[in-house]
Amino acid sequence: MPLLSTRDETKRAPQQTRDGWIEAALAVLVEQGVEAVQITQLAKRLDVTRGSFYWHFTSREELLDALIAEWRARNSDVMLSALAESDSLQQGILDLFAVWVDHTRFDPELDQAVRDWARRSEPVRENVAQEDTNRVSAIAAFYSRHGFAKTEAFIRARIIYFTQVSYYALGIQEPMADRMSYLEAYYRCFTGQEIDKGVAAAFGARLIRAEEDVP
Amino acid sequence: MPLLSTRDETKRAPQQTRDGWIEAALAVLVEQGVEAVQITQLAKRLDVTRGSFYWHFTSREELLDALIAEWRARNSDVMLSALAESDSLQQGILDLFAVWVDHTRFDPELDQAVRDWARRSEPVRENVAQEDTNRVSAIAAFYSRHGFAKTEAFIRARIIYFTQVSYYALGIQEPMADRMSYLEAYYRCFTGQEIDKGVAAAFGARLIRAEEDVP
DNA sequence: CTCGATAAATACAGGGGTGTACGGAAGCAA
DNA sequence: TTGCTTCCGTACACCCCTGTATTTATCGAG
Repeated sequence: MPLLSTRDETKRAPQQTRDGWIEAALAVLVEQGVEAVQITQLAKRLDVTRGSFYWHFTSREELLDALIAEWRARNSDVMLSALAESDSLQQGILDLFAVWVDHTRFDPELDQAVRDWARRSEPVRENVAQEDTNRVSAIAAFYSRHGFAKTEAFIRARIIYFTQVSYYALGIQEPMADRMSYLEAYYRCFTGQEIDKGVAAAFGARLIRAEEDVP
Repeated sequence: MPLLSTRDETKRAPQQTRDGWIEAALAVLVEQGVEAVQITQLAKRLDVTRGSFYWHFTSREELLDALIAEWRARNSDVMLSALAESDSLQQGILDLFAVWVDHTRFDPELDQAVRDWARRSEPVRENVAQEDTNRVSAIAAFYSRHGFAKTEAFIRARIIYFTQVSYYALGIQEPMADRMSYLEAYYRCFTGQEIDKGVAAAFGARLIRAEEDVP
């Protein structure tokens, strides 16, 4: 069963684009890690042969470089812009939470996959380290703007960011309702201040509703 | 050059033990990840052939299982026992810091390597998840014992543990002196209380000296 | 309608990994 | 010495992945 089985129906010429390969590679990267990003596997997945790949790319490495570029394009600046516009401490923290929960704006699985990859690849590690530094700096600047001393702002930024990274790294799975029941405690630990009960309740209710709509 | 090159000197019979293979495998696991734990590579490293391996083990999987067992034997209970004996909040937190810094008691690299592995292996994931739960529970119980309400104790436990996990996961490298300059801020963020300046200074000085002695 | 470029299939060379089968050396006992 | 057991070397079968070279197939333009 050579080629008729898949593509005779309309005789459309379904070319495989370069982006098609990248999309598939991203999916595999997230699902199974870099080692699984193999030309043979991707070809199977896309239902073409490896010959196609070597027309669009010169080597596996070129693909891998493209993946890093994609990651930077997608996950950079999402957190940074969320913080930049916040006018109160409370609003900023909640905005940050919202970004981390809303997977249409921030892709934690891709982030985690790249982070895993970085542990075995020096150039990738440098990319990720730079990105992490940027994010922590942005959060620290945010804390500073809202009255925290320099060192404490930095440490609080680390703590809130590191906690979130581990949340994904350890694969914690909690119903949103449970997660929101911790909101007041999280806020207290992250800021040393109390959250407005009404605002917290509204925020929690909104996210819980959002979760029910999606999955 | 068959076998004379390495083992003719005294004609002692230097058998390769099962533990020898496990040791080598642990080293490779930490340095390069599970995928790199390959019989061929280990054999090269131990300067024997793969024939030896298949005498001591029935398969690669058996080796891998042995690695998990080793990890549990080594890294479990270290944190738990450190917390169990603490009589004050301050002493307990500092003991925890000390464990995390003292790599003779706790091996963060092995921990991280197993964690990486867990992301691609369901059985390993379950092992790690269970261990993480135990550790967080122990820290939460510790916070509870020192006056924190149940939810807040749990969240504070998560935060301090998750922060530490990310510290290794992101490969943060700081001179101990820098790290200790953050001690007061860390303590304040993790507990909401102020650390005793004298105790903090003594603790910091001790760890800085310890670092200078080792590397 | 033919030509040339594009897009992909095929085929092949090379390398590396796992298991298995078998054979041989060393140590020790009868 | 013979013979068994322990431990390891050698050789082979098999699988999978990369990269390259060599064909097709398709399509638009002249």
